[in-house]
Amino acid sequence: MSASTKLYTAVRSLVHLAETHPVPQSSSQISEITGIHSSKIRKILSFMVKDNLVDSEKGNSGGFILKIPPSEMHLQQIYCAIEDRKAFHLDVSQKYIKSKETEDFNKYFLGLFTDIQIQIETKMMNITLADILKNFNKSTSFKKNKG
Amino acid sequence: MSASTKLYTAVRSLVHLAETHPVPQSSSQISEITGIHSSKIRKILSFMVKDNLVDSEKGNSGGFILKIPPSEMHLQQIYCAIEDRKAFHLDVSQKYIKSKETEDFNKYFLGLFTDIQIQIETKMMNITLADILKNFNKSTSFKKNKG
DNA sequence: TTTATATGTTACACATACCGTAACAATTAG
DNA sequence: CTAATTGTTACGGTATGTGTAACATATAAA
Repeated sequence: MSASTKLYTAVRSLVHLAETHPVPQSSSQISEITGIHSSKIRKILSFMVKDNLVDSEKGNSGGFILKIPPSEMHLQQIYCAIEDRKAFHLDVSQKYIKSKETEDFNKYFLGLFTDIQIQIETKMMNITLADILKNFNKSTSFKKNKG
Repeated sequence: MSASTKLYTAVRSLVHLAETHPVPQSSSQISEITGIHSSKIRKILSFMVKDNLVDSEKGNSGGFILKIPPSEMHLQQIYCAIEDRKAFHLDVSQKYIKSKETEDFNKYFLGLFTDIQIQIETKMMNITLADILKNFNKSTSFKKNKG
């Protein structure tokens, strides 16, 4: 599905931001490192900016900067910032409802999918950007108290 | 995602088959009850036939019949029968690999997505068609020893 | 003020997938 | 031979994803 591609772009970019913190990284620079098209990077990171996970600055020496430390940035936050629709989402529109039985079934099925979705996001909540960095033996220069 | 609609059609049809077992149910009959188009039902159930979850018989009094008892039919089996692509699938093609770092990152990300996918399917493995029937206080006349 | 650079958004072309439906060949029972 | 059913193919319409380009807006620096 597409959430995976977006999540890939987001996390890959964030890894680079963590490594180079606090020097602002332009979409071109991130593109250079990751091989992902700069326009796509801007598109994805703009969602992160809106959700206050990343700061952005326009102009000559601008770019993107992490706004919260990697140890506090969970995969689930990233996922929710870029995805409006959930992975396990069911649009049971009204047109199919012909009987009480079908209505009950729809209700149960929606609940089931919600359960699965919650489980996915719970797992994501237990993974931080710092965990991912650690996996590569990469470090971040992010400090909680800016300076 | 799309799996939800297919899965919905599949499970809704199987519920009906369980309720009416062992009388073969035609796609028209299932459509009558569920409100889902008969052609769609045939399309989805044909996958189940291929995976030996359901039997089908052509001809005058033919239709679809459950092949294994509801207590042994897991949601995961149904899901796998109708879905080739996984919910959390990432096609990290080779074109993006510009550095060893990216290659390592891709490998890690694939592993991560596999973990999530496994967790989804594990949850589905713990839900049987019998569980779903029970939720509606519906019973099935399926008997292990055919007769 | 001017210039260079960057974000953020929009748009476009192409491909893929899905949805609802129809049509039909193959098969089977009576 | 006839009626009914599965299983497959096709088709038009819609939605979504992908890769890329273009441009308005904003900002820093000269």
